[in-house]
Amino acid sequence: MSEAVKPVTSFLIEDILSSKGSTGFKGKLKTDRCSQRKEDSEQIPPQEYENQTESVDTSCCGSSQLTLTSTGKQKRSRAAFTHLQVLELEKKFNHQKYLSAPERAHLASSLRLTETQVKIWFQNRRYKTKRKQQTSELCRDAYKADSLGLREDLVRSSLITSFYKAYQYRPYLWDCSGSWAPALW
DNA sequence: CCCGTCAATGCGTTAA
DNA sequence: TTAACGCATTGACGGG
Repeated sequence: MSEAVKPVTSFLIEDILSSKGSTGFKGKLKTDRCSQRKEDSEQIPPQEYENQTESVDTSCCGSSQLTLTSTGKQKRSRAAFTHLQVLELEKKFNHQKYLSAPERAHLASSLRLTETQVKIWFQNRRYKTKRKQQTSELCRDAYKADSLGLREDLVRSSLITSFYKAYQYRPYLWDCSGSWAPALW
């Protein structure tokens, strides 16, 4: 069912929230080394995850480890962060969309995650935010077109065409928090 | 079983 | 050259 709420660090939380630094820096943050591009995942220290017990969920940090199935095929595992981890990440994200290396390291250690995991989480989060924003803008445009009296079927077809091109693999973009989206289809 | 979600991966780009 | 970025995609997992 729900992820086992693993005892994630509750310490250092205050530090995390009060951390200052490069607030919302929009450009690339050139910082000291920490992870290498391709080797990002491989370099992640196995550490304690190695001896995880079966009662512990995959959220026990450690990025995708490759486990061997019975057939000998490699299987990628996906970590599921705990509620607390996500909560703290979200809190931080609300304050700043980009983290400097020291901030990332700090956050990672306080949440018992790897720096790579924090980095990727922020990357995915930014991307997600952007997609949602684009979606809502499209929703507005649709409303506009509708209020201009454009024929619904024409609006629908043009919207679907352009939208589908852009988001053909991402149906989850359709949470326009309005009722029109499903109706459009 | 299908589908949505999301961490992780891959690739191209950018900046220092 | 390196590290981080954006974006697209993959693959595991859970819910309906």
